[in-house]
Amino acid sequence: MGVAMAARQDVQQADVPAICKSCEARQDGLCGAFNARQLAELAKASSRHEVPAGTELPDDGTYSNLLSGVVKLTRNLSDGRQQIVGFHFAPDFLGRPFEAKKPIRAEALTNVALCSFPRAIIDRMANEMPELGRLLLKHALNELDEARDWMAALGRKTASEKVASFLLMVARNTDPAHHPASPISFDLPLTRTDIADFLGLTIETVSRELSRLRSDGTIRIVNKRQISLASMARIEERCGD
Amino acid sequence: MGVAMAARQDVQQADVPAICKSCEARQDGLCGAFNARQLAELAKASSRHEVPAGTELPDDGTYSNLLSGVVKLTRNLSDGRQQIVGFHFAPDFLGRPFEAKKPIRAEALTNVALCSFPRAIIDRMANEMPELGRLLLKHALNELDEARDWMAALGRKTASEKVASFLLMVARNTDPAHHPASPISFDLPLTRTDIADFLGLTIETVSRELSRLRSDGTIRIVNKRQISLASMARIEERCGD
DNA sequence: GCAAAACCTTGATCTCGATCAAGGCGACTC
DNA sequence: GAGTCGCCTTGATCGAGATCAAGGTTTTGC
Repeated sequence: MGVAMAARQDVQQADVPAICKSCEARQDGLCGAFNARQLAELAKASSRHEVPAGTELPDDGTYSNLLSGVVKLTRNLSDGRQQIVGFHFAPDFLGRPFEAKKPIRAEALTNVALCSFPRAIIDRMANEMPELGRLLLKHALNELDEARDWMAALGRKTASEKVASFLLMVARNTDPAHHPASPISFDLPLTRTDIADFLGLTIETVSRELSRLRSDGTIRIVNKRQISLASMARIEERCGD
Repeated sequence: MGVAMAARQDVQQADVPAICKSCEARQDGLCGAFNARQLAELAKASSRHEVPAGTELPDDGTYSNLLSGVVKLTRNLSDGRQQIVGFHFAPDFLGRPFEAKKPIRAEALTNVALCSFPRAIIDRMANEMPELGRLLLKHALNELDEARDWMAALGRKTASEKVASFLLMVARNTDPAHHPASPISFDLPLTRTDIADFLGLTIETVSRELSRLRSDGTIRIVNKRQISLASMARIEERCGD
């Protein structure tokens, strides 16, 4: 859980109000946009939570910066079939799912640290501060791009292309700046069931495709949850796009 | 082409600057948000286009209100497999696809009327005007919701549920306020190939499922492009969610 | 109005991924 | 350390939807 663990430590080291000290430092997430006065106000209204893996994040009327960990977003059909419609990796910004017309559930896949603000404050600040609005828009458009990428994968890729694309996505989120030719290893924060629910497959197919990639030499399966890729480039070849 | 045709006439009747007279009237699209001065400025910088069915909409550095017609957004895999990742029905707002990281093509499915503004003007106005930013954000989040709905459909629905869901979507866009129990008929602005590329199926499967719905009595196929539904409720039952 | 082209439907067969089934491997509990 | 539980893997079989094939129908162009 490389990145996530690191973020977690940042948070614990910061004993100041800590409204997103960590994401501010990364100039990512929401907080880069605020001035000192606003940060002070936000710090007063914000609250930090640690949420254990497996917990559903309730709609508590807040927006949150995800300081560490991974969150999944799921839609269910009436008979229980499930589709994961997105992930949030730290340091993403969370809160939108609860405003969707059809219900979307958010659940922590790993232990998760959140910094939450009442929506009313953010909405008011967005009125004073066009940059904040633009930032929120940028985030929404990024999520839209990702959703559309996965639509193409769900609709048109084969099972093995789907699994390869998934591994590439996790690898990229783990280390965005990784050299394309060098090996990389990372923890999968998901069970086979979650992977299947994301890719529109069954767990058996996911398992078989991972085994195939292993016998190919494209990946090594260290221990069910830990994967190494020979290289980004090697797995990219198998993604179909 | 019910809705689209109506909008088309509005446009032709308006001989004034007409920067989105029609969408302004509907209090939808972008223009509801502007004041008189801004509307005047936009009218000067805007241009209206009529685009025939089948044309690809190029990235010309503008945002556009879609005054009439239907536009599809597609992503292609390297070997030519195609996935439609979204539709725009009048009076939607267009322009975002061109900012995606991976290329998304926009193509007119019907004859289309557009009202386009240079992006720089909209961006500047968004800075002065938080409501505009909020409107853009709302649009983006709506598109995101829709994309996620279709992710669930692509990943987890059967072929017949996909086709039923598609028909319901078109019916809703044709007449958003339609009574759920009364019959409705509408033109499909898409070929079977387009429907298949949207649902992640083949044209043969789409054709067969439509035939099945017809022999069910759920739909009537008037002439390949024109469909009547017995009722919204009836087709909703077959959507799986 | 006829020919060509584009699009759609239906049938026969095949295949990829689902389903059914059995067993393996850790991680906890007592 | 034996037993249970949750999760994963692998094999055998099945079936929904793809592919292959052959018309049929609608549109377009001359």
